[in-house]
Amino acid sequence: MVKELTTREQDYSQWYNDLVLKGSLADYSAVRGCMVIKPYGYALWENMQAALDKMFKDTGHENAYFPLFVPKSLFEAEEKNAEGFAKECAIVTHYRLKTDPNNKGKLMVDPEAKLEEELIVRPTSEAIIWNTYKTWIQSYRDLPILVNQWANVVRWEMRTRLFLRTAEFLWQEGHTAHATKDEAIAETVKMLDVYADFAENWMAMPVIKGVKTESERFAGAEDTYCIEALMQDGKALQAGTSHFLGQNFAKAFDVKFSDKNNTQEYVWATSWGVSTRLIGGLVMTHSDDEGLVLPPRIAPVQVVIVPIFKGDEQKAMIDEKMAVVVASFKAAGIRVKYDNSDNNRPGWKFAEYELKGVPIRIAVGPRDLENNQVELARRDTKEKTDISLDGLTKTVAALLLEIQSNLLQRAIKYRDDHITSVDTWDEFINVLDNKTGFVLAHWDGTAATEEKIKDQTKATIRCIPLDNPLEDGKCILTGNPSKQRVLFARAY
RNA sequence: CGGGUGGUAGCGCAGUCCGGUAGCGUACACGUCUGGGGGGCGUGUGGUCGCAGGUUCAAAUCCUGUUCACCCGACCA
Repeated sequence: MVKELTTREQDYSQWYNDLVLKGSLADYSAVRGCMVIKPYGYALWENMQAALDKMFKDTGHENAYFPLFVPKSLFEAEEKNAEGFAKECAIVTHYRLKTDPNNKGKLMVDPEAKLEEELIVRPTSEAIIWNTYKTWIQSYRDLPILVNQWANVVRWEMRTRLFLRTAEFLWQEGHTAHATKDEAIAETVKMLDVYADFAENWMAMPVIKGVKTESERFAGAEDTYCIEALMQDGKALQAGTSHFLGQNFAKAFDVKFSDKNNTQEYVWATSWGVSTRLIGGLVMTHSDDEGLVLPPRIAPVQVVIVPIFKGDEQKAMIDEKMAVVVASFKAAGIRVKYDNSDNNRPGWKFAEYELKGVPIRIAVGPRDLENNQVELARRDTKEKTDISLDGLTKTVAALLLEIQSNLLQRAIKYRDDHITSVDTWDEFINVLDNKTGFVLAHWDGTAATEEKIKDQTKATIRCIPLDNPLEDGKCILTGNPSKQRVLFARAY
């Protein structure tokens, strides 16, 4: 079967949906806004998880798990956080069903099984976690607490998109507690660096680190740091956030500790998270009209070997030769798939593995074996070359590294080519509409102006970049004085 | 959540206006010829038309409700 893909030019968002569905990453489900992550997509997520998890552990964090449900009274304790999420919460009100006397074979909610207190399905876990930390922390000796959890959360989004915005999604959320403000801020920045490191060196997705403006800040945070990536259609994607929560949650949940002088102090907090949304970002950073393009470091299959044979005899001969190659690849830590299935012919397999974004394809037939070589094709550039069987493992290992690096360089170039500094409103509009991408422009620092710009252009301030140079200028909208440019874009 | 469009075989679609009990391509099974970019020929299998109700002698088709998806908008860390 020919799997027709919409091209990016035809309809970028349809192209995205096609890739996710036909690339076997995910499927729709019978539940509004919730998707099924298929084995191939989940394998990708597992590779991402494994890399991140190691990075968290290497920076001193431990994993734990907290409940899915948050009692309403706890949820509302930190006012701003509660208010920020209130409109998108799923709520459990009952704990039992019963057979419907008026509707044979159907069930109904048992009105007698109403909960005393509603349970909120977590949209994020600060509340339940800080209510727990209260009991863990007595002394400065109990600090810091450096905990991460891998979990699902639910946010009742009005409009959902596979991976980018689903009602239920998988993520990790780190929640740390510290004795001092400085230490908490350092933690916030450290984890932002971990995210940026992961995005660039594993996903080959370059990001800009920055701080959110007040109106874009996480509900309940003092400061929200973020990494912002740029997609191929010129729209920005918030790829991860790290929040300095100040003492807001400590005060809301009364979490105090005795310092060295036996004085009671409120604890300082951070939280940080990345989600399966990263997979959406990955798709929209590298993939093309032929399908997914996955970076080798996280690709579920790094190399696929397609034997080309006529009849069982040839197949057996190639199988035997390739068994050695596969073993050698595996010994070198290369994730390899040998596809000698006879259901589909080579051309079909080529197309299929391109759709799935496998970084390297090796084709091998009798002709190649006579010459002691194989045909090697790379997904990122579509180049095909004949390579000697001698030293093939080394060649492939090196090529995987090169593809990883090439994808990053390509994405960096695209991103850098799409950061434009503008000084006037007309230029601003022009770039957003035609060139697209990030726009660096002066802003007077007020939420009102930010809001007006958003209303008129749909562009938001993605962040104030961390390494931003100070520079006097005039706000593109109001002309009021500004001390630095901020990063605007239309965003997902 | 408001407006629009769609849901018929695993996938992509026709049939719906003008009710009469479902068809095409592909996939799948078997056979055969094939095999270096999504194979050819032949023979078959598979659905009761998203779900629930209603009208009718008769419903994929008409009516009501509902659900899932997509698009626009509002909303969204």
